[in-house]
Amino acid sequence: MAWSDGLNQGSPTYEIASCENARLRVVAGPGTGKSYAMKRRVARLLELGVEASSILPVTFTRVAAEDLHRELVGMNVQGCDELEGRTLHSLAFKVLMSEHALAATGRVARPLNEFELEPLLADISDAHGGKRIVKKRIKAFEAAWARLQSDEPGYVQSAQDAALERELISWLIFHESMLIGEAIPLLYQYVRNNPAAPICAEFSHILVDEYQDLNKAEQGIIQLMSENAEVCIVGDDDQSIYSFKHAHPDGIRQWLTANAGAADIELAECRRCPTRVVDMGNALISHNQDRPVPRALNPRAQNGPGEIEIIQYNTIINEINGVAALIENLVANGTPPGDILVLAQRSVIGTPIYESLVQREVPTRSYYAESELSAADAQRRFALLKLFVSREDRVALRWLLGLNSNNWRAGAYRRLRAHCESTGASPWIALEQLSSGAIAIPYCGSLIQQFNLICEYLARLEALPGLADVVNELLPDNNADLRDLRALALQTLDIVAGDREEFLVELTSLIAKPEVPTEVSDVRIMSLHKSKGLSSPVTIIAGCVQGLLPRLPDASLPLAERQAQIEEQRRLFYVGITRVKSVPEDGKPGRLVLTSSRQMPVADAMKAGIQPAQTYMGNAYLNASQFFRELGPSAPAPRQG
DNA sequence: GATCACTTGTTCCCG
DNA sequence: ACAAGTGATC
Repeated sequence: MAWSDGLNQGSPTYEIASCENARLRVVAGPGTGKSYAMKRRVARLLELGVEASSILPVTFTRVAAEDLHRELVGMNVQGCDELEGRTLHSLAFKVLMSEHALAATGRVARPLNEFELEPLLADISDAHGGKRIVKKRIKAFEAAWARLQSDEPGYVQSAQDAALERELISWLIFHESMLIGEAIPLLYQYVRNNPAAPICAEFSHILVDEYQDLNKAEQGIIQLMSENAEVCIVGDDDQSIYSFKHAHPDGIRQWLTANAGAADIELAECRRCPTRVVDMGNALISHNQDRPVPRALNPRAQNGPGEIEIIQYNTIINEINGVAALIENLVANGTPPGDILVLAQRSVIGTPIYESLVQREVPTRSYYAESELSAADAQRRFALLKLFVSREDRVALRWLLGLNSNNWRAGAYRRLRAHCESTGASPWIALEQLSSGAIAIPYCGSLIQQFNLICEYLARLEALPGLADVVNELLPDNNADLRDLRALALQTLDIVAGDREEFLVELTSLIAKPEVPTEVSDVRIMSLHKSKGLSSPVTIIAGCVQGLLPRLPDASLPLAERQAQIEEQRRLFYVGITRVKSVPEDGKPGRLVLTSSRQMPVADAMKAGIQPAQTYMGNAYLNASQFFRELGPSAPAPRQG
């Protein structure tokens, strides 16, 4: 199939695919076919004979990368097999390893699992303003300290930033590890300071999807790699929802001024949504003030108006049951479960809906806790496996030493670490000496006790004859929390039978790259952030209450800041409602259901971060989201559920 | 008397 | 889930 098959010359899609300007920006609203246009552009390049290895498609998620690959294979474009879509993270890791950029900094590429961050935070947060502040600061560190679109990446902004960076890196060096998010600042520094590095000339064509979600450091990496490359960026400032990683809608807006002479093409026809949803989306997003070029989506008449409902329940319990019953009913009447998408901004709302659906025997998948490593027990056993493979895995040891303590035994561990740093002994060796009484450090009793437990367990594993027995002991068959991890471990055993280290490497990479199912057959429940890039014939957004969607900014913040936060919440809701897909020829008009409730237990409200307007007898009283009113006249009147 | 583990009040999430 | 407050322990 040729890249231009079925495209009308002069149509925006054709223009995007064929544009020969070395700088091209595509602004594409939700459902306007940007992935389709990108795919055609890549196909054209491959047909022209551009080497697949010199094309870099950057996507926001691994799923999107695999989608692109699959679609190109489906088009049967020559060379598509070698074409690899990449997330910036995976690119960063690959470059840091292959170009020895990491080795030059004396760092070790042992990434920290999410759960392994806990002891790190416990170890450094006391001296740096508490856990919450430190977490925020680490986010800024991962953005190379460029918090604003106007910031230059690579420079700390305050003495506190500098102090945190010193202590963080010192911890990471001592533990011979790195943060996953650290790949971005490290790659930024590398390409910034080594303009002659191979990576800066490796690609002749760079395509970036979801550009509005790149922070300044990520934008900088693209720019530094594209001196001699043709660049095409695609995105939508109205869908910028990642301010918590310091991305800003101004990034994609200013790209045009920073790249003089660039071509600019807009995709405005919403091919996905029912026309009323398009009208509602346009009305909603027009309430945002920070929009230098107000745009609107064009509805596609043949999609039909769609079916839209807004329902308010008395209590959160009724809302959860109401949504579950609605879904059960739809499925009973022939809607495939995979056609239903439930969005809820907090798991306190999403998880009960999930549980209710499971009880009703509707096939459902929750995306709140998707990892094999979400359960505490799975984390413990995985850490033990790491330590079984290497006693010198300092992160795994640190994690296990802190177990069953609410501050991860930070004080005692600090003494141990100080001892290690002054003598050069590794933590494992020092602990062996402490345990045998060869040396003594005050206040380390409970740490040593914990160490002895770890040793006992490892000795038991060592007594087992083979790796398969170790897997059986560590990840027994009868435990639901361990099921997914066990499945991956068994899968790994088939590939690597003997060597421990190879086994762990293989297992770790399987965990990092979960298989993405091509066919969705379950009802999906997730947050609005996760729904980006998805679409579904039935979309339900639950928990549309003031305080949750939008979440209300802290009153102590400056007005401009509060305004910006509300506008991002509005963009989030805009992303949510535009997930609805109309396929009239298949009898799927596209259905959007927005629900809210009047009351929920105060404890749940607090857990979800809602500051209720009023509370009485343990109940929080809630109002429907302000966004309902902003949906304009195309939205139906809310009804009681 | 410094530092520990554990209990008691408040509660900024989202990939 | 976190930060601050409490008797208990080194």
